[in-house]
Amino acid sequence: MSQRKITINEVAAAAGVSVSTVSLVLSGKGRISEATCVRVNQAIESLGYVRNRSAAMLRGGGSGVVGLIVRDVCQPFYAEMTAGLTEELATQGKVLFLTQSGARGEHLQRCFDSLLAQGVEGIVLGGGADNAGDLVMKARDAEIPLICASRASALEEVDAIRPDNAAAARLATEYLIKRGHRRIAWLGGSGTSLTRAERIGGYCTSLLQYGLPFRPDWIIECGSHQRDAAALTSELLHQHPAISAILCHNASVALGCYFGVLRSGRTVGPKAMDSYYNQQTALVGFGDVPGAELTDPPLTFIHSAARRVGRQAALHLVQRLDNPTLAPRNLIIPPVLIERESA
Amino acid sequence: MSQRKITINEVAAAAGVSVSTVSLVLSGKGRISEATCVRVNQAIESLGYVRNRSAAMLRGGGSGVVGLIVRDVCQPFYAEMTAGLTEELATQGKVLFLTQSGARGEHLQRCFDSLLAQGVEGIVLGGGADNAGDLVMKARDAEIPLICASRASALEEVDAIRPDNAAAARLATEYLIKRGHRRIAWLGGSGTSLTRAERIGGYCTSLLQYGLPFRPDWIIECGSHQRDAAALTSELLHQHPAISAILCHNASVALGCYFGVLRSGRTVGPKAMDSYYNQQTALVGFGDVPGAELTDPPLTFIHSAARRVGRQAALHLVQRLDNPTLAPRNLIIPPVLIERESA
DNA sequence: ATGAAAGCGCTAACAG
DNA sequence: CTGTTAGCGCTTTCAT
Repeated sequence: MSQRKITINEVAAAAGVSVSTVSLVLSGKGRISEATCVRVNQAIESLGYVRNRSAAMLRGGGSGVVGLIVRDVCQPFYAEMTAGLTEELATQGKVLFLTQSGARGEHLQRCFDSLLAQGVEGIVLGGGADNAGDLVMKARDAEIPLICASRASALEEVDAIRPDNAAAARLATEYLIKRGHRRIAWLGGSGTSLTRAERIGGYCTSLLQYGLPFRPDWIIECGSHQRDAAALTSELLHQHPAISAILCHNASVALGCYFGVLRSGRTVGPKAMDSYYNQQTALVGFGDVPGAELTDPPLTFIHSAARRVGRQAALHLVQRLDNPTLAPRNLIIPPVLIERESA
Repeated sequence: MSQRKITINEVAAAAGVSVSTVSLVLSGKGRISEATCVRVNQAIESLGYVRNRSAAMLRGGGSGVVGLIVRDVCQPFYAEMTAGLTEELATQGKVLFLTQSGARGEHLQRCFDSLLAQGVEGIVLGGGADNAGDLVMKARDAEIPLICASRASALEEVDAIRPDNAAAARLATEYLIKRGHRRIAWLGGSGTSLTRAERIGGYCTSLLQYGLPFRPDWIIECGSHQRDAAALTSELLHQHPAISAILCHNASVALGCYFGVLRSGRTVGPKAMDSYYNQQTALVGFGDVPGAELTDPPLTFIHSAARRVGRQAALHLVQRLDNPTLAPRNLIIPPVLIERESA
């Protein structure tokens, strides 16, 4: 059916113009007359020509390609972020290289180098940016923008887009306080998690702001195992029966916590203002994917807007591409409260 | 620090050889003497040279790039599949373009074309392959392999890797039958889902194979809303109290079902052989992500090995690249039973 | 407003 | 075993 490979030359011939004219039409740069423009486009259409980006970029045009490095696309936050990035990039006429640096970021350098070799116009670093200082230099050398789009703060002197973890926790905490809670505990996350640290900072801020005491023993470290979360919840409620609300660091913890509450002979839900003895325990969780509706009653939770982080990263990168001399900026994406029935 | 852009020429000069020698060393093709090889590599190292794939592919070398089209990377199966694909591709020295065709596959053509323009060596189609017949032709024209890696059967005459949905359902059903269940219901999925159809086929097969009746009214359609799943479960158990086990089409349904069982005054767990009256209801779910441990007791479930699907797709594609004339093959990835405590 | 021509960095013959 | 050379398809001055 179609020829082996249609080149710009054949298009030019078919349209009765020269290659440069076709090129100009393609990139919309030169001032080409309406008529020629139409003729060329017709030729392109009828021949089924597809422009060879490699050749284009070799000669100097942009490659239209952006690289992404994440540890593993399956991590909910990064999956969501990747989706947003890909979507937005597509509307900008660009495509995305996906690379995975591995669970502990062990392939970070390899990923970076292969992206460089592919001639990407820019690189988005999603998480695993710990020992990535040299990437910043490499990127500068290669003169391509590097931007971070991760869950928590990262590199210095680099554009960064990330969710506002502190604000997320403040949002959750204030929400609870305003609904009458004065004893709010924190469950979940590991002590080494930066995201968690930022969130707990926000939680602490709101507590103090409203004159509530900050009780370190109400902050429970816990892996993402339902069983553990449930057990720790029971224990917590047993030791501190006055606790009326719990913030849960992620969805699985929230679920475990939910069971822990039930197992303690309480129910999950908003504070019952009239009851003297507090049977009802409120739960608010943090989450990366929208629409998770894990329990019954469904959980009120704070959504980190990961997809928006991705979108913004794309937008930001495009800006950077246009104007490489801009000062590094930090863009913080506000959290979204999904109000349901658990608090 | 480093030069603007190191080319093969500079490497050649530094190593005191010609460009072609360098090129040969790079691709490991020609028979270059050990000594020169080392010299060249040293030069590459010290100059920080990175090979320009665009130029390479323009001239004829492979681009080392593979394209992927999924509807949305966030769908658990496809996220997992993408991760596997990316991993395996990386070990093969290739990289991946990620494109999203949108919730209803509306950008399918656009994705395909942009991948083509980027000069990919092959394309993996993950889901949304419904009205994709013309892609097969386009791919043939462009002489690049197209392979499907999706949740259920898809295109004809195309290499395909997918999970064995029927086997998954048989595995689950037999597992239950062997543990004494004779009345097994099915909950979840939409009537238009091919994956579901394949699974229900397997469920049916096992039922008949063991001489158990196939009861259409024990097969309940249900969206992925916990609430609905819970309500439908209660109703089902109310109308057919003899049902002792339920297969759940996905994780959210399983969770809803779990609550439905509890709400019906039963508990979740394996069949209690000695009790006359069947209080305990067994649950087995189907899932794409490993390690989901949603309830307490944790759910026994059938894992679709999505990551393996991705890995195999990569391997398969590489094979295809080496030998384009192979007959189309269907590769079916067996499910994995994750035994926990709900059945 | 359009065309001619000079490469971008690399690979693949073909010579030596 | 290694060097020379001719492009791959495209963009981009510089003329016209």
